[in-house]
This record gives sequence, structure tokens and C-alpha cells, in this order.
Amino acid sequence: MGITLKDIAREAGVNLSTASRSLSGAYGVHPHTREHVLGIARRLNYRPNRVARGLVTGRSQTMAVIVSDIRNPFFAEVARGAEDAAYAADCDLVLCNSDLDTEKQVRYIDALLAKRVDGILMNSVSALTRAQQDQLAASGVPVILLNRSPTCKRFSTILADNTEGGTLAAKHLISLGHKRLLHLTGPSQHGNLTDRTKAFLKAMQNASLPDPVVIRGQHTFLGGYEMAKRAFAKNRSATAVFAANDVMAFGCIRAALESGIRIPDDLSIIGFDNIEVSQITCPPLTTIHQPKYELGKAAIEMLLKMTIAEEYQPEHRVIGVRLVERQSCRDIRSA
Amino acid sequence: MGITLKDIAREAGVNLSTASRSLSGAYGVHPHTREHVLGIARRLNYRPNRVARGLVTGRSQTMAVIVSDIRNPFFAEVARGAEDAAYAADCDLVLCNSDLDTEKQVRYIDALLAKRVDGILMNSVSALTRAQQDQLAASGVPVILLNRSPTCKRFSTILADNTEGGTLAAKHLISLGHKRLLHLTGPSQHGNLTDRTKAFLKAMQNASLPDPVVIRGQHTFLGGYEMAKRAFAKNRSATAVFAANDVMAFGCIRAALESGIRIPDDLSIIGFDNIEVSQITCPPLTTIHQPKYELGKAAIEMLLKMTIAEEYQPEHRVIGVRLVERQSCRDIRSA
DNA sequence: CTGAAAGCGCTAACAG
DNA sequence: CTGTTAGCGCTTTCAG
Repeated sequence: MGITLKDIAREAGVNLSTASRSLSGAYGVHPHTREHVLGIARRLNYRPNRVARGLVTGRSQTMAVIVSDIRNPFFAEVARGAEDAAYAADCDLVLCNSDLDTEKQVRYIDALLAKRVDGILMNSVSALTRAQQDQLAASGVPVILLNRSPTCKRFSTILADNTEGGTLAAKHLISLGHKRLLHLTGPSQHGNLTDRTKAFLKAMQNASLPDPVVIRGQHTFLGGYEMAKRAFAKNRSATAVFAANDVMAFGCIRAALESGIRIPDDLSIIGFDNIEVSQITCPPLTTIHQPKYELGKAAIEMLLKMTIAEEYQPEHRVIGVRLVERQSCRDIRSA
Repeated sequence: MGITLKDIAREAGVNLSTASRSLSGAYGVHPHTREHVLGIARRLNYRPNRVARGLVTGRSQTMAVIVSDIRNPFFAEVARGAEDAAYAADCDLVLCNSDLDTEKQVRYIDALLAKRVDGILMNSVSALTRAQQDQLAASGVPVILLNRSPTCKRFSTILADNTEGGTLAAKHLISLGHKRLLHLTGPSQHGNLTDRTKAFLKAMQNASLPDPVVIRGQHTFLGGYEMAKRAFAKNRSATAVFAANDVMAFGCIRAALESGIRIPDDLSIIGFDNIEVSQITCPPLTTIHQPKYELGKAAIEMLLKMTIAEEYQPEHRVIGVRLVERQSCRDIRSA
């Protein structure tokens, strides 16, 4: 279909390898002939076939990111950071949506390895069996996990400081005088969310306050909505809720709206993530900010470094978080 | 690094091509030997190198989507639909964020063609020069544009029915008794938005109502915010506004909030897109629903079809929209 | 049904 | 500095 290196070599009257060298900008080629070759290439609109190059170099200039769902604004931010870093390094980024489904994850990894991607950023590996993890590790492809998977220290990891964040959320609510709390979180296999939950509960204990009511469900808008509906139906004593991510918080806000519960007058709510829309919800959401874009960007940069270095040790990076106060929490100490 | 077809051929005591045939499930190989080969392959954990295969077949099992920014929830939905369709067809999807920047777009297309992707879904081609468009068309790679670019009918297109949507918005507002309208829209080069605007204005004319005040700006939250601020400062006679997309509508809501204008009591507002968060704004936004996921899915399916058929005609697909009534519009007929 | 051989488009020693 | 020669791992004629 296209025009090949052979064509331009013939046209330029030089050998194939000379043409190759000229184009790849390697040393050891006369500036004159090099310019000549380059000119021909440009004129003929030559587009080097990266597939062929990949076959011989063993590198595909492609990175992959496996997230549960790109529609989750958190992952969209991460993916954007990742893609920007990949673009800067002249790599493509393939996007995979696993829905946290084991079978899909396995199929993705298989396809990715078959295509010899240069690195994989994925948001969990806990769904894989031990054998599958071994195989992935043995493949030699650099892998970075977006959240710590306690079971396997052999992959590199990067994550926001969930423990600090959960603590921050608890302390904030406590400082506003809240004592009876409700907590919405995701499936227990979800490491990130679980860390937030743990830290939150621990901070409450440390403050000698009663254990919050913990509800688990899907970590989505709908999940948050349903959990909140359920909670409101049976228990109205809580004065505040901590949702382990913003989208669950939005679901909760929605449920509150429908149940005639005013926020923050009747109920305070704090989220986690600080996704963009949290500024424009009603009310604007108080939340824990997590540097999503930077997470994705840093992850790909780590991957790039691992790709270059033949030998590398798993690296573990934690990125700081901070409280962002908006209007969804009320001070009830005066009440 | 990996184990190759040669290895499994040797191990199975057959020829390379027999091994290949067994694995690719082609006819003309004895079931017995075939099972044998398959067994060996499984035992040795053979993973066929798709790069090598791609080199000979000329197909990469990879699709690409170029959006302006994946963080825009609209594109996240489209990308998810696209990825699901690609996954179903055993293809990977590479994600590109162009920021609508010409240079980036060109670089992406170049890289994508160099990797011999099987198809490209992109949200505009108007940023490219005529020559660049020619080159893209000449490359033979199937391309689908996410919005109609009037300048080039030679690429396939897919889009929501913006005309119908603009009409729907006007009719809805009219049916509620609104006569003096404000309209917020994006840059005039933006085909999608412009179609909505045109249809909206036309419907007003058809109803013999005064021309709405049209304001153009950035089609973002901030753009909507600034346009609304400007409009509120000089003119308060409008009873309703139609924003050409939801994020502009949110900006408008925000501006109204700050200006002490209550929605929908003082001002009705209707958006376009029905992005997920429009359910949870305050008030929940009445808007025109556009099937984003289906758009992405259908686009990739079209691409797939084009890939198979050697010969194909540019196809133009329009997908229906519908009105979603929520709480941001008030009936003022009784007033 | 199976083997031999050519080649996809490119890079990378190795000589000269 | 440039040409020759091997492949990278796989598919695909073409013979047998």
C-alpha cells in the first residue's frame, strides 16, 4: 500500500541501510547523502512503517492503561495525564476498560502482551490469580499499579495518600462537631477505597467517637445513590456522611434531594477525589483533592524509565492529598 | 524474550507452516496434528506476536480515537462506546487528545498511520489543511468524523441530530410560554453547535417569535459563565435561555446563582447533551439527550465494516435525540 | 494434508 | 562513510 524504505533507497541511488541510517538520524553517514535521502523521502511522502521497526527493535512505542471505566471522571483525568506523558515521549496510549472484570482484564493483558506494548498502567491486579500475576511479571513488560495491591510487592505502584485522605476527612467532620457518621464505600477488594475507609474509621476511634455506619456497594453514581437511599430509609440519625469518592457523594446528594434532606443543613457530606464537577454541584462539594492528572503523568514517566533501563526494581510512589473546603459541610457545634 | 512459533514447531516435530495453520485455525490440517500443536502451544504458554503478524497481514487490530479532551464527559462516553465495540471485535483502541490543536492532530495522524491502525475516529478535520486532508484520504485508512465537516464529504461522518435537537429545545421553551429568549453557543466554526443554533433560531421564526439574543463564546463551563454574566449585565428581559451544550448551561447556572437570579423561578434554562452530571446540578437540568455511547459504538462498527470491505463509500449517519425534562424550566403561561 | 521457501519493511552487525 | 548480509516472527503461495 505505502511507499517503503526500499523505494526511497532505489530512488536516491543508495543502499537500503544507508537510507535507514539517514532517516533514523544515526551517526556515520555523510551529511550530503543524508540530506539527499531526506529530500527524496519528503518528496515521496515516505512514512516509515513502525510495525516493521517494532518487529526488529522489540519496542512498539505504545503504552497501555487499563482502568475500570473511562467515564469515571477520575480515570479520565488520570488517562489524560498518562496520554500527555506518552505523547511527549512519542508513544501511543491504548485505552482499556475492564469494569474490574477478571476475564476482561486477562484478555486485555493477553492482547497487550501479544502486541508487545512497552508498558502497562493498570488500576488493579488483585482480580488476577497468582499464576496470572506470575505470568505477567515473567513477561518482562513494565507494569505499574494505580493502587497498592498488598498481595504483590513485585509490581511498581503509584497512588495518592489514601490513608492521609481518610484521616483528613474524619478530622474535618469531627472539627465541625459531627459525631454520628455514615460512610459509603466500594467493594472490599478495592484497595484504594478500603484504605480510605480504614483510615477514616481509625481516626474516629482515635477521637473516641462511635463507629460510623459503613455501607458497601458499587463505587459509582448509581451505587452511591442506592446506598444512600437504603441508609436514609432505615436510619436518619447521622449528621454527616463521608463518601469514599466524589461520584458516590453525588449519588448520595441526589438521594438526599429526593428524600427531602437538605445539604448541608440537614446533612453534611464530604467526598474524595475532587473531580472537576464537584465545584458545580449543588452545593459545591467539600472533598479531598487527589492529584489525578499528575498520577497518570508520573506513572507513564516511571514506565518510560523502566523501559529504558534493562534492570529495574519495583518502585512505590505515594502522592500527597489535601482538603478542599466548599459548601457541603456545616458546622453543627453551635447547634 | 518470548517463545516463538518456531519453538513450538520444533517441539511438536512439525513444520513452521503447519504450526501456523494449526494455530490460526485454518482448514487443511489434520485434526490430530492440530490438537497436538495446540497442546504444545498451551503447555509452553505460547503468545503469538501480533506485531509480526501485523507486518505480514497489513492489519494491526488497532483502532484510534482522536478527541479534543477525554476529560470532557461527552468524549468519555463516546470513547467508552468506541472501546466496547473495539473490544468486541478483538481490537485495541488508542486514545489521542488533540485539544483541537492542528499541530497535535497532524502528529497524531502521522503516528497512527505509521503504525498502520485499521481505522480512525476523530472529532474534526476542519483544522487540517486541504493538503493534509488529501493525504489522509489517500492513505486509505478508514476515517470517521464525529461531526459533519461541511468542507469534506469524502470522509464518513456520524453525529447526533443537532437540527432536531435545536428544534426540540425551541419548541419546549415555546410550549412553556417563553417568548424572549437568550441563546449561548460556541465559536461559529463549531459545526455541531452551529447546527443547533440554526435550528433553534429557525423554530423561533416559524413560531413568529422575536429573534433570540445570541451570544458566542467558548463552549466550556467558563465560557458559559462569562457569556451569561455579560448577558445578565446588559439585559434582563429574557425569561429563558438555551445553551448549546450542558457545560455552558452549568456556567450559566453558576452565573445566575451569583447574580441572584433563581432558576427556574426567574429564568428557565435548557441545555444540550445530557451529560451524566446534569441530573445532579441544582436544579437538575432539562436538556436534549444525545446518545453519546451509541455514537462511539456505532462509529467503530462502521469503521470495522469499512476495514473488511475493500471498497467503501463514505457513509453519513445521524442518530436521534430526545428531550429530557427535569427541573430547570418553568411554565410561565399562567403568569 | 504437510513441507519448503519467499517475503512483509525495517534494523543491525559486520565488512570493506 | 557505505554496502552486504542476516534476521525479527509470522503468513502464504507453491509444490509435493
